[in-house]
Amino acid sequence: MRRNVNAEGSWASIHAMSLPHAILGVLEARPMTGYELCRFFDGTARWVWTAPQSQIYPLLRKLEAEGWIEGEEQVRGERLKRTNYSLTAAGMDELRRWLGEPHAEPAVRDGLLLKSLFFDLADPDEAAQVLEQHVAELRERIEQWSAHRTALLARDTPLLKERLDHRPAETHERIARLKAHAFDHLIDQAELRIRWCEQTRELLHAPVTTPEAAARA
Amino acid sequence: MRRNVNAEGSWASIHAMSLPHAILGVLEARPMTGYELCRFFDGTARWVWTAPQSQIYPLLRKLEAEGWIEGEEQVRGERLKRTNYSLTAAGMDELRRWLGEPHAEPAVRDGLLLKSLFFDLADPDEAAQVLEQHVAELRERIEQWSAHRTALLARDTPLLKERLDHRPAETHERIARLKAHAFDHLIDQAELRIRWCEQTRELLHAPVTTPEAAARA
DNA sequence: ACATACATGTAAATGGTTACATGATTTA
DNA sequence: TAAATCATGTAACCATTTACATGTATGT
Repeated sequence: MRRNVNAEGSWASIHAMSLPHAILGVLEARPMTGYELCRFFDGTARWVWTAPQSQIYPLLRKLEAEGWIEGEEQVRGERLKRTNYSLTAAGMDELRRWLGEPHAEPAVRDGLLLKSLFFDLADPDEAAQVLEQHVAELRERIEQWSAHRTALLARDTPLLKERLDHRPAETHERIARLKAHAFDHLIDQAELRIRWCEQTRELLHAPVTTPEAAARA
Repeated sequence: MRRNVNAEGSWASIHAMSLPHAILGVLEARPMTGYELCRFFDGTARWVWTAPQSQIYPLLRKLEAEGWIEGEEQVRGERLKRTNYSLTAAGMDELRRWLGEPHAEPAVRDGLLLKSLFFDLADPDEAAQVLEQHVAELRERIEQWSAHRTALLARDTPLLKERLDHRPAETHERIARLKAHAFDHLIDQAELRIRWCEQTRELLHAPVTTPEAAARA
């Protein structure tokens, strides 16, 4: 993640922060207003990266100061200025640089796994309920991811269409497949996790055995 | 995650913060000093939850103020006080309460997946290298998780031994299996991710096809 | 004696969340 | 004309990370 200290002193550190590049990547499809980006990171793409308004608006000004995006000022009503941001050449360079930069996988920090580590102290039925509720949530996510995956493969999402409009036709198949494959992983991960939850439930309700009985079995 | 506002005003919010309960869970095995906990969260258990000293020491004072742990003061050298923290009955109650509380899965925020979403803009060889390096890192983690899993099943980790010392013998098998199963999931997850990386590499280097050729295939 | 491990903290910055605030435009 | 959506921000807080600071006990 090693990003150089820049003149203004922004971004001196080596963090996993990906939102700036997520924004650059989205703007590669087409220019957008802050509001559109807000909806995007709270809606369509919620399941790859999420961000609230309060994070996006200040970031946009930062990215513009960096020269990676450019806002086009428009007069609205009497005095409101509305800015439409587009990716600059420098922004595209930065996006490509980030893509080639090694990925620093953050340390595992999984609240449910942590909980499961101490499930022997809990009421088995309560623990099982925690797992069941989690499985239900995962199934919902899978449904939405699957729908998005299908749409991507059919090149039927608004953003992908706009993106493909300025890319050679012979690359379209590859682009759609690559994007869909990210969602493949989200789906497979969630399905793996559902199986793990079910196995954990079995362990919770397994009959208590003495060490001798376990050795015999 | 809904935690009540307490008299002193600490922890009013609804965050996914699990470190306090991770500490309570570790102290259930036996009393520890802050330093031991630091080593633990930076060493043995690194792959379930991680935390630096600067987070642990202040938290310990907070947890003691809350009444969940109790520090035993000891004179060291001339004036240094060393405190050995143990879980209180109230701490055990809080741990059990947390275990039964529904798990709030955080929004997906996967830097590598995000990157892969834009890999069509990158040099395929550079992108493949990012994936290869990630696979290497995952393989290392798998090795360490596997070793820990095996040790848990053999009831051969220092902490598990101490934990089992104050639990009925007929529960030992279940406890060891439950703990090992958390590491099963970490391993399976990483293996799934390795397969995804390899599939992504294939997609990166797949021959470019025209829509017509793709339709024919 | 010197290095390493033991032991405990503080300070500053970052990324992210929640809540608050405001006004314009469109639609029912 | 009222509600919903468009549009843009600020303030405060929390968890986490990095870096800094200090002193003791132990083993070589």
